[in-house]
Amino acid sequence: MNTSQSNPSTEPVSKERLRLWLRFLKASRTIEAKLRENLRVEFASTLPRFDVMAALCRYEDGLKMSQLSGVLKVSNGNVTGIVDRLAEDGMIVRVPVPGDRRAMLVRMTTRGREEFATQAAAHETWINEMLINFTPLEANDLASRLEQLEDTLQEKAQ
Amino acid sequence: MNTSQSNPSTEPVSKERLRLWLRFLKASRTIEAKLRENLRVEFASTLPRFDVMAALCRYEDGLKMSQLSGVLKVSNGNVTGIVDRLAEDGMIVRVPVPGDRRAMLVRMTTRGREEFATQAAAHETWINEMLINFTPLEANDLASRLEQLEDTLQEKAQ
DNA sequence: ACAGTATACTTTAAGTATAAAATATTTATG
DNA sequence: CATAAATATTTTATACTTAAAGTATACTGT
Repeated sequence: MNTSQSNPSTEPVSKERLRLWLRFLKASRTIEAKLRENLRVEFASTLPRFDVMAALCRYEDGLKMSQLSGVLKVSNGNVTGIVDRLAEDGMIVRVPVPGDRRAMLVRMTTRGREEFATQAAAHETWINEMLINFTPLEANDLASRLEQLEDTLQEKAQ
Repeated sequence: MNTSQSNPSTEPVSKERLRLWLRFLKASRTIEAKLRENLRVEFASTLPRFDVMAALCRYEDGLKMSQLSGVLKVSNGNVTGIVDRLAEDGMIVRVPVPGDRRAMLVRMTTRGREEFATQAAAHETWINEMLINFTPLEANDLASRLEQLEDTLQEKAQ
């Protein structure tokens, strides 16, 4: 029974968590759609490409393909095509790993780094505008709460 | 300058909103990935199929293709394939609209309704387990905050 | 040394996503 | 009434996504 003060309805508590998830998903999709649109229009690029460049910029020495898919938490085969196209565009390079002919190291080019710096600045501006109604304090609180959620989700996973 | 009490750092406020977005996105993707996995394993289905069935169950009289893509906020052409496959599986039917030979009404079948009821119950359970650390009160508060965010995002888009 | 296994990556098949073009039909306008 | 414009949907091209299969290379125990 739901007789607690915070939930005086006869509805099961799961309904309120479901409502939270539906709002969460909707907000997430709205923001993501806007980011995709902006990347497409402003930079003729995509969110997956942006994510790959962001990851490679964090690891100056480059990442192996399997490390890259691990960092991005996407499937192995998926990364191949995205890296192919980024390499075609001169944003990144594939470098053979000395001593292991199976592996390839993927690294940003100078041109790729410059391009990503531009896109990342624009990206931050877009986010700032979309989340302008969150005060810095509120943003920090919610970010911490979500980090905590992420931790409990990861616990359950393994 | 950032001299306010809630943001004593020298970082621009946009960095805190960016951090919020990154946490938000990560949590959203983690939950979505788990839902997709569960739908795949338990029901040999997918999130887009689930979304279409959920929308059609809310509109008992059915929806036209363009209304369906409007409700789901996905592109027009996208819905065609998903509806094709759901129709093949006997979950939904396409019914011609009398008086407009361009349009088709898409409706759940009885079998589809039964199947969706099963899946929706499981879906609610999965969400409840993943968000178990949110009290009903906290869930409601956050859901309302996200609804407000959604409103401001829609305003800007108009 | 070599058979078996593990690792790194790519390819493939099926589904999902968008934008844009194509098709069919209806409505509006001169 | 004829034609233009609007509407409803599908088709096409391109990209992303996963799981699973395939290929090449490296490692391990005997």
